[in-house]
Amino acid sequence: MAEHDRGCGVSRIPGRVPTTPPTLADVAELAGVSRQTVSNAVNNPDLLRADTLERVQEAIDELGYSPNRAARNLRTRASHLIGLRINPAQEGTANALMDRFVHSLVETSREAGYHVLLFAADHEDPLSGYDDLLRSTAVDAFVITDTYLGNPQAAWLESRRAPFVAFGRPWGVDEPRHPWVDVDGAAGSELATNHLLDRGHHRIAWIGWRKDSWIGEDRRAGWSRALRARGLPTTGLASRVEDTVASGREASAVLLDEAHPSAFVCASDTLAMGVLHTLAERGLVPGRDVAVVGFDDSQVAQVVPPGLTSVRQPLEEVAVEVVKALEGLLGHPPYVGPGVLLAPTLAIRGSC
Amino acid sequence: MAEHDRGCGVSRIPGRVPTTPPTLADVAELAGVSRQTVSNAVNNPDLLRADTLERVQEAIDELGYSPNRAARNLRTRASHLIGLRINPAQEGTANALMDRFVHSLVETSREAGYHVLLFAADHEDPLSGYDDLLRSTAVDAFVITDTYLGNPQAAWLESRRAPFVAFGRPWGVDEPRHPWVDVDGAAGSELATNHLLDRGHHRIAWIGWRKDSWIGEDRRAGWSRALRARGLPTTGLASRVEDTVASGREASAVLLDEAHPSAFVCASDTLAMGVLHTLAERGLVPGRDVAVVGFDDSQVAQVVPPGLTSVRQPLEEVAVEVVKALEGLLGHPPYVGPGVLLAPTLAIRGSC
DNA sequence: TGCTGTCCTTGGATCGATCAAGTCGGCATG
DNA sequence: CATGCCGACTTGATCGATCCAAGGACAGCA
Repeated sequence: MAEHDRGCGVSRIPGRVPTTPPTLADVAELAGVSRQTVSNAVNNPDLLRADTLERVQEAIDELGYSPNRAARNLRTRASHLIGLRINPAQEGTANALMDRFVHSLVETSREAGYHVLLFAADHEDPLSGYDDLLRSTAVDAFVITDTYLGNPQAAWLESRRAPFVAFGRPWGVDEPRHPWVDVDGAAGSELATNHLLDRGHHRIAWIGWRKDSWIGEDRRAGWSRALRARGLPTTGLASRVEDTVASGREASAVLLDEAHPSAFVCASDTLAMGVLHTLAERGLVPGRDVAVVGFDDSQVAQVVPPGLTSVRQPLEEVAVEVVKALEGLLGHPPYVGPGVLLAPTLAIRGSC
Repeated sequence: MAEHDRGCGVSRIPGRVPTTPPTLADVAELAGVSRQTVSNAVNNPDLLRADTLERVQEAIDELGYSPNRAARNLRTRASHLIGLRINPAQEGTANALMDRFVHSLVETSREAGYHVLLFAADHEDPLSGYDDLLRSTAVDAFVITDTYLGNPQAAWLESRRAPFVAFGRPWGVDEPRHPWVDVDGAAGSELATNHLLDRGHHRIAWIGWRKDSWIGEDRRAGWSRALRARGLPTTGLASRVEDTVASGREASAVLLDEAHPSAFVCASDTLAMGVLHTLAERGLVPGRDVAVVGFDDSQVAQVVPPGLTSVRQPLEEVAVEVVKALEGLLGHPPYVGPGVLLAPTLAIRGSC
């Protein structure tokens, strides 16, 4: 015999540092069963008789056994890792969306037995990171988060038949073959606009993103829909700019001078902060003199005085749906469900 | 022969979906060399003659070969993954420190050939996540980030002889046996206080954390050191509270009434935002009537009107040092260097 | 001719788990 | 009584890269 004479085991010799973690074979020997039976005890407990299962379980506990991931991955051709690319940090914006989403995703995927692997975007070739991880079978699937402007990753991953789920609709694509989860941006700004209308505002301005941004146009549609539903005009009340504080500041200054709105709805908290800058410069008090609503419910919105009302994306739900879609995608047989569109809520604070 | 008749290769049959990724043996066959030589080409290129290396490289490129991670991990007993636990998101604070750090860490560790694996803290047992990953040999090392209040993870990981690097000093420990990287908090608030002193302020208040926070006391020491260096008193000018916006608001209100400071230095941006709340309520303008300095240079500090001056931690450098320490730790033989203390800078904005 | 060293090949064994096929006793069925 | 089937478990092969030991081919040098 003497298959293993290397003194394995964590708790065999108390006080001594383990040389090697215990293996399945060690557990099998201790429990007096075969390796396969231990494997089944871990992965298909219902195949064992109750008393055998208990005996194996005791051996597992005694040795502190935990299956070696590399070995399992090699055999099953799966890593139980999900790749998530994080984009270069954008300083000077209120964009903390990812942070909350990453948290939710990590926690949700843990419950499904997955871990999240982060990787950075290569500056020259945005696809190299994906390619690398895919070919070396380091991850089972990807979650992609930036689907604005007809994201190249999605098309590329599709052509490679790489499993992935998108947080964000495949804008401009007729028949997406991949699962996606998104939040209804139009519903969000409609919610915000209606809230302002209910509080008596009539002239509500919009500050959004450039016209080539699908997301921006979607959010804008909610604003105009709400106004038109009450027979109110929208002309002259909208501005489309870059997503920076400075742009929001300038746009709001111009709108205040030319269109005299009593409230602003913005496509992002970053733009809304720009509005707050203009108000501060003019000695106007947000919420009293002019109402402001942002989008994304960032930390900034939560802590800035007097509190910025903001459309909140249900990122916890998004994560749940993303993981569900991943499980479908990686199941046998793979299942691709329809896209999921979730409704945002409104976090109401002092700015309106 | 017919060792492999499964039709491997990505680009062998253009247009067809690859069944299995190419293996080392496939590359060897195509290049007309042995497996060992291909392995050497990948891992020890200097062992090969230049022309052979080139031939192998061509074969690798043609097949799109990338070593199977699981197989490599199994054999070498290393995963090239670094575990990073992310803490539950704190809403309502300006705490975006982690976000920036994670970015830096991911990018830096990629250059060193590592990826970052995220995992969540179990709510009941904060150590279970570590234990799990460690025993299943899923990660090579950990980076731990919260060393306040004599962190239990550090002691636990040390006792398990698990390799890890701490972002944060091992407060209250005489001889740490693990590498650490930290930012000099006292130097940060001293920098902030001196900046205010140079601008003519004499009565500078401090709002910090509870006394049992090592980090809080460290940062506070910089403030008192700066004042004492100019012979100015500190009594009655300091307040120690929880790290919330509400606490900062209350503390600043009390201090304004009782001690009449012309400036505030805070242990965090969250507390500084509390001060801004108080100022807004009283119609005071930050930067003109009262100066405020925060700590961490969060997104909030960057976008709030009129801009919050804040102590900025050099997180990019921290990440570089952390990865350096990791490489030492995982090298042969392992090398544990001394702790690294980095100096923060001051991001000056409109609030002072 | 013999010796040394470089560069590469050969044929294994190995890491630790899982898969596919097979063994064995017991029970039911025709 | 032979046959088939089922549950519970065992056995040998396998995933793909790396490590190891031994050895062959060839060039340069003495």
